[in-house]
Amino acid sequence: MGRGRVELRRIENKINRQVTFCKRRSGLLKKAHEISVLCDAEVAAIVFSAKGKLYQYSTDSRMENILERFERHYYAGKHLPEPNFQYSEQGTRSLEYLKMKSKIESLCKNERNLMGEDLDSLSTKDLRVLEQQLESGLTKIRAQKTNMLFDSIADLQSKEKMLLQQNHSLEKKLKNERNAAMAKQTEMNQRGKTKQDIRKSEPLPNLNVRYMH
Amino acid sequence: MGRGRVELRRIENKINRQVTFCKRRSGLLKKAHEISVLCDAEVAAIVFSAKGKLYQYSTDSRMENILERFERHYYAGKHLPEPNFQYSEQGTRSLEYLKMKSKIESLCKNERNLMGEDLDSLSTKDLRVLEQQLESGLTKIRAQKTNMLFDSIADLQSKEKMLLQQNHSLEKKLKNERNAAMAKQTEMNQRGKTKQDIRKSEPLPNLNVRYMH
DNA sequence: AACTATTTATAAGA
DNA sequence: TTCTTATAAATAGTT
Repeated sequence: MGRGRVELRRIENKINRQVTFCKRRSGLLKKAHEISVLCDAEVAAIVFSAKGKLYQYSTDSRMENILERFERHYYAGKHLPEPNFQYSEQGTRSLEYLKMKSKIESLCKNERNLMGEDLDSLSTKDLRVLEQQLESGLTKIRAQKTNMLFDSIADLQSKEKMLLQQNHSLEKKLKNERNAAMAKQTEMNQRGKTKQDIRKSEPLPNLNVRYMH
Repeated sequence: MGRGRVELRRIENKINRQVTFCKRRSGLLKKAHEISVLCDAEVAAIVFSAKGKLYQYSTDSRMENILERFERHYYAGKHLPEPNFQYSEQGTRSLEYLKMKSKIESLCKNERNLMGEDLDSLSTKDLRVLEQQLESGLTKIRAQKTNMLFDSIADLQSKEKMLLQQNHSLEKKLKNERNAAMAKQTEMNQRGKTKQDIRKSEPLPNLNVRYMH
């Protein structure tokens, strides 16, 4: 749909791929919505970009319900239950559940603490430890940020270099062609034509190069 | 797309609705496949017809993986699953399980990130956010530490004051008793006893207060 | 992000 | 459902 056929294979050009992804993603989610409304269907669409970003559509924004309904159909009779839930015993399962729940709780508490919330339950020693963790984390994160910035600078510099080289070679070509033209003109003059035929050569165009943003 | 505009509302004619559903469903799944291949994306599409029939597409037919990945993103930081294990239904239970598992995973990842680990998957924007979180956490934690130190200082100071008062009153009592004893001695001396019975009083104990560590 | 030439999707009809 | 066809939509390449 557009200027030229598109083969059904990965788009190699990164920029094109990104742009096409953006367009088609919105198209897909739109169509999902349309069939949902027009045909009274329940639809869920989930898209992860190559970079891992999540986009989704779900009828009436009830993604959870739809996925649950899906699981009901999908797992109906066929697949093994989740490997960790193969215990037939109810008690084991609820133990498993309790473990996970407490793990989640402790992780949440730790996360809150790292964000500086919920600190009243902590001793000064806990606080010292927390402070050190945060400081070291901050250091590492800043280092990573700096690295990434340096990388992109190096990237831009190499691009700059490449473009400059290109410009030089283009300038050279241009010069050569002008010289050739000039020589021809001179030759014609020497063959005895009047001087009226000699036209002034156009001024050189401006060759300044601007970097792309 | 076709002969005449289509309003985005339920198609009332049952036959038309059914036909349109069939066509658009295949169109939707086709597009899902296309974006998946062209743009290197991971896609899942789930469609329930009005009658409850299930149709689906998923990149590389790995629906379970995609849903799991989705849950990781979707429940990250948001809803804790309700402790609902009373459903006898398999799909529901495994969904609960997936929810908890993905929640744990996302919490762990976040924790690692906050500690400055596992940063390669993050964009510069993510890093900025993380840095700000850490800075604000650090600020709060330091404030809390300072508060606690001030509190314990105030505590110790009030203890010091109390002890000093106690000491004063004890000194006073001691003085009084000595005076009383002295008076008695004097009286006894006056009644003709020897001076040998008067003993030297012990020196006062050191009343300096040291802070606790 | 906006434009537009084309390709696709699809509504209606058979 | 399936085929055909006229037409609306989507979108690839470009600016």
